[in-house]
Formats: sequence, structure tokens, C-alpha cells
Amino acid sequence: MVRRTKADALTTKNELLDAAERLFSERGVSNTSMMQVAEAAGVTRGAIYHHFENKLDLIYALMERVSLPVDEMRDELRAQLPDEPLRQLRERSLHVVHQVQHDPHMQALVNILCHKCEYVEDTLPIHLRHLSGRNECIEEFVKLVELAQQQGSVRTEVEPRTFVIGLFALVDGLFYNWLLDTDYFDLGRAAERTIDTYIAGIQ
Amino acid sequence: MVRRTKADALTTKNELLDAAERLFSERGVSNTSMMQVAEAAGVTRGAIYHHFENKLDLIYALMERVSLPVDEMRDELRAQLPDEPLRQLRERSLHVVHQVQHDPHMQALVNILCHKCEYVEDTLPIHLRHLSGRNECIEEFVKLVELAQQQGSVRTEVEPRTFVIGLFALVDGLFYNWLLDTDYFDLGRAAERTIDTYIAGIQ
DNA sequence: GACTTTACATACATACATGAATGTTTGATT
DNA sequence: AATCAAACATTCATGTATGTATGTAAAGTC
Repeated sequence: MVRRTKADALTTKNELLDAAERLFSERGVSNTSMMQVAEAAGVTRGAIYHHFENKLDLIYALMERVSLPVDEMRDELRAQLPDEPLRQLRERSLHVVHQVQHDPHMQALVNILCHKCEYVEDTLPIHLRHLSGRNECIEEFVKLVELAQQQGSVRTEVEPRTFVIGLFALVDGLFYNWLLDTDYFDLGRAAERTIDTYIAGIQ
Repeated sequence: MVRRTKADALTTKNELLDAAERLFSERGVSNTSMMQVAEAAGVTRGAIYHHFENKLDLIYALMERVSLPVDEMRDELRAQLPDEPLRQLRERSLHVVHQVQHDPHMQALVNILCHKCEYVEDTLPIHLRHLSGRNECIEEFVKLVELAQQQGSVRTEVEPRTFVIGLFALVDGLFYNWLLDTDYFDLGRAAERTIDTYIAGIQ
């Protein structure tokens, strides 16, 4: 194919990202070759290596694509409920759940990171990013729980950090199990009930 | 190498399993070749293909190896606490956690299934087994919660199935996150606190 | 002691996947 | 109008994985 305009190139890049997202999510990262991605996007491998350095860079770009809207929504909710820490915890958790359930890009990415990508040395940069994002959010949630403790709505013997780790585990575990078989239970409903149950346990 | 006795052959087979378990857990399944497994066990690829059909069969054998002791302990606890359903739930959950934390084989296997193995069509038999084991256990736990409800120790508006799905998600999520970085928190301690918190939420 | 089978080792055929190198066509620039 | 560089396509060299077929020497079996 011939040279296209800048806008066309961006389209090609996005089609490559879409194809990669779909194939990775359907057939696994290491089980999908660059050629299959190229074919699915209607181009050759040359196009991929023009836009991305290698497979890792491609995954990285997939993460970039969804992290932006997620960050926006986080900031919004953070500003919206500054003086109701437990409710902010609940709403922010449920909002991520809602996104995973209803936004195809988000769902595919979580699926890839969770079930379609081996956590090995090659993918270290990917997972370091995953971890640092998690830890950062955990620290923030810990402060919310501490605030709730000061307000008297959480028992003092509760360790905020341990509680938050459990909340993250609960949400991640719901994703993990739901993505294994999305028909087995309703994610949104289960998340609402179980998160409320968990939070009720410290009040 | 020359022909060995039957006992030697069994030793070879176990060394192959150990090598596979270690390499898969360290470097990922699809990133580890049969030759690397053979080398680590001090034999050639021929030895592997003599004992196992292919890589999948090898993983399957790894699962067999740990599932036996796990099943035994499950039966034991089930018989031990028949009339304290919530405590049985708690003890059985914590016991699996304890095993993952302290039994190297169990830990390696959960790590492999959780982070070192892509959930794709090729590995379907593996994951079907994973799922059926999970679902079976969930059904059993649901009955325990229903029993607890009849005993009056659980609020009637709680849906047993949803509650159990949350409990599983919590435990799986703890495994998932702990295995990402075993230094970030103490698994046993976190499991005890968070499971108790979650159970407290329905009482 | 002859025969069969086991437990591997060796060798080979096939199939991909990767990355780089190079070629080609046309937008964009001046 | 000429030139440059972007946006790909094409080709090739190389490495690596898999499965199978075949070889072989000792263990079992009688």
C-alpha cells in the first residue's frame, strides 16, 4: 500500500491497536504473532514495526490508551466526595467495576493483563507499571480509611492498610473470576453486594 | 544414557516435574521450552516425550501432584466442623491460604496458574479443571451459608451465592496480589483479618 | 540365556516468529 | 518543481520450538 496522509497513519495505528487488543484478549499475547496482528488490521508486519518497536511496546500503548479516561474519572470522584471517605472508597471501587463490565477497551485490557499475559521477565515493565499504579492507589485509600477512623465511622482496631489490601483483593478477585466465565455471575451486582458487606465489617 | 530401573524412571519423572514446576513458575509456561525443562532435569527432550505427551500433559501432571493432599485436608476439615458452618468456611479458606503461603509445590502451582500461564484455547482443559473445582467448592460453601442462615447467625437478606463468590474473590485476589510481590504484605495475616472482616459483614 | 520391553538419546523434518535491511510510493515542505 | 521523509511493503537471514522416527543398551520376563 502507498503512503497515506497523517490522519490515515493515525487510523492505521489505531486499527493496529484494536487488532492487537482483540487478538491478545482472544488468543493470548505470546500465542499471537505480530503477523497475525498485522493481518487482522489489514496491513503487513512492516506497518507494525514502523509504529511500534516490538510486541511489548504494543502492549504498553494499549495500556496508555485506557489509562487516560480512567485517571480522569478518578480525579472527578476524588473531588466529588472529599468528606465521605467510606463512600468515596465504595463509589470509586464500583466505578472501576462498572468500567470493566461495560467498556470494551477496559475489559479487554484487564482481561489481557489478568489472563492472557504471562508475568515474566520480558513483561516486567508492564507489570511494574501495574504494581506501581496499584500501590499508589492503595496508599490513597489508606488515607481515606484513616480519615474515616478519625470521624469515628470505623473501629479503631482495624488496620487501614490491611483493610484496603483486602478491598483490592476483593475487586481484583471479582475481575479474575468473572473474566474466567462472564456468565457465571453478574459482576456489577456481585461487586455492589460484596463490597458493601466487606465495608460493613469494619463499621 | 543407559536404561535405568523402574525406580530410576520414577525418579526421572519426578525430577522432570520439579524442573517444569520451577521453570514454569520462574519464567512462564510459554516462555519455557521442553528442552529447557529437560536440561534442568539433566536429561534430553526424549525423556520428556517418553513420560508426557506434550507441555499440556506436563502441566496437568503438576496439577495432579498437588490436588491430592489438598483434597485430603478438605475432607478432614469438612468432617471436623459439621455444625459450625461459618467457622468451617473460615478455617477452610485460611487453610488453603496457609498452604499457598508455606507449601512450595502449592505456591508454585498457584503462581503458574495465576501469573505464568495464558488462559487460551490450548490450555482449555487445564482451566476447565480449575473452573469446575472452583464451582464445586462454591456450591458446597453456599450450602454452609444457608445452614448458617437457618441457624440464625447470618442475616436473611444476604444472598448466599453472592456472598460465597465474594469470599472466593477475596481469597483469589489475595493470592493474585501477594504473588505479584510477596514482600508487599503478609499473606496469612492479611487473609485472617480480611476474611474475618468480610464474614463479620453478614452477621 | 533368549527374547521382549522399557527408558531414554539422537537425529531429522517442519513450521514459525522475529528483526533488520531494503525497496517503493506518495504526502509534505520549501 | 524538486526534494525529503513518512508510511508502509517486501525480502531475507537467523533462531528456535515442536513432534516424530529411529537407535540402543540395559532391565524384566520366562
